Amino acid sequence: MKLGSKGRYAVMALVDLASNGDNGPVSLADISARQDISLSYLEQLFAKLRRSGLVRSVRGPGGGYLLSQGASETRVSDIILAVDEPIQTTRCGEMGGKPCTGRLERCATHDLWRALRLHIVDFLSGVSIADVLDGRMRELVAPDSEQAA
Amino acid sequence: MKLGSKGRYAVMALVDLASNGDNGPVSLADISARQDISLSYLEQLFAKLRRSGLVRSVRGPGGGYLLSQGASETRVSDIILAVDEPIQTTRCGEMGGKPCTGRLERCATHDLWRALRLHIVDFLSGVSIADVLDGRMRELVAPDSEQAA
DNA sequence: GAATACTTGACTGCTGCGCTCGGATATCTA
DNA sequence: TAGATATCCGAGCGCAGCAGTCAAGTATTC
Repeated sequence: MKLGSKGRYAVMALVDLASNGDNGPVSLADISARQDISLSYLEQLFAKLRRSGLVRSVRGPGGGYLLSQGASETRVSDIILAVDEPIQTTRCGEMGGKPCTGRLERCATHDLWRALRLHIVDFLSGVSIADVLDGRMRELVAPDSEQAA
Repeated sequence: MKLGSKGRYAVMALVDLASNGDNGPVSLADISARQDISLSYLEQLFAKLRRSGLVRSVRGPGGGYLLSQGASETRVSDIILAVDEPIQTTRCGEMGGKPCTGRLERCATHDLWRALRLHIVDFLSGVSIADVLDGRMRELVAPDSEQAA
């Protein structure tokens, strides 16, 4: 998990794609103009999204991208996992060799991060592009809740 | 929210502090040795933790740091918010001037991130240093769940 | 007054992010 | 067949933050 703005852009782009792709493919140039994201940057993102099977591409004039599945079947978690590369946050157990440096407490905190990551992925798995598009997230957010953080 | 390794180190350090601070202050040198974290780096982290009121300091020989409150009252969310500076993830509404660039969908995704952040903070608010120390996170994690992500 | 340990500030190498540029390939239209 | 449109692909750049270091300073205890 990374939760950088890379994932945010990708979600914005796919929401745009879902809302404008009813008849035929949508070009990245259109998305770039509407969402104010650099075209070249979008190309990078969609390359990853395509390799992950989230979108299909149509080349040539009148071409562009299409959602592989419906907006209701496209989960936000898949988008973020496709774009923001994993980057193992714990380096516990495998990787690096030393299996958690002896200290028990250390592994205890690792469980915390594992639990947190599960929690986040679980939440994002329950949200589809359609949910975002139809404004169904608004309900989950209190009228004018916290500013910072 | 940032969820970088800075916050992980801070939590590890405070868990160490809680488990070794029953009688008197704990020096950063001790924590550094036990947790294998650079002393100078710990100094930076504890400066922030102290300013946030999470720990108290005792100077001079035999000095060190103490938890301001009990291990059960010290929440993980407070630690992370103290160490990983906010960095507004949406830049919607305030900040930057333009109040969300017109597009409705854009604000719709902002609601998503707001909801996610609330979700994360809510989860971390429910976890105390004592919970981590007593291994209560283990229960929340499936035996051998996901690897990547 | 010496040792201990917190306190502060500046500095460094590195990595990833956001973004650009240049070009190659496929496809549709005239 | 030519050219326009669009996806593809790889290299590269400036910047900011992270992880960590170094070098001082100050307070406190013995």
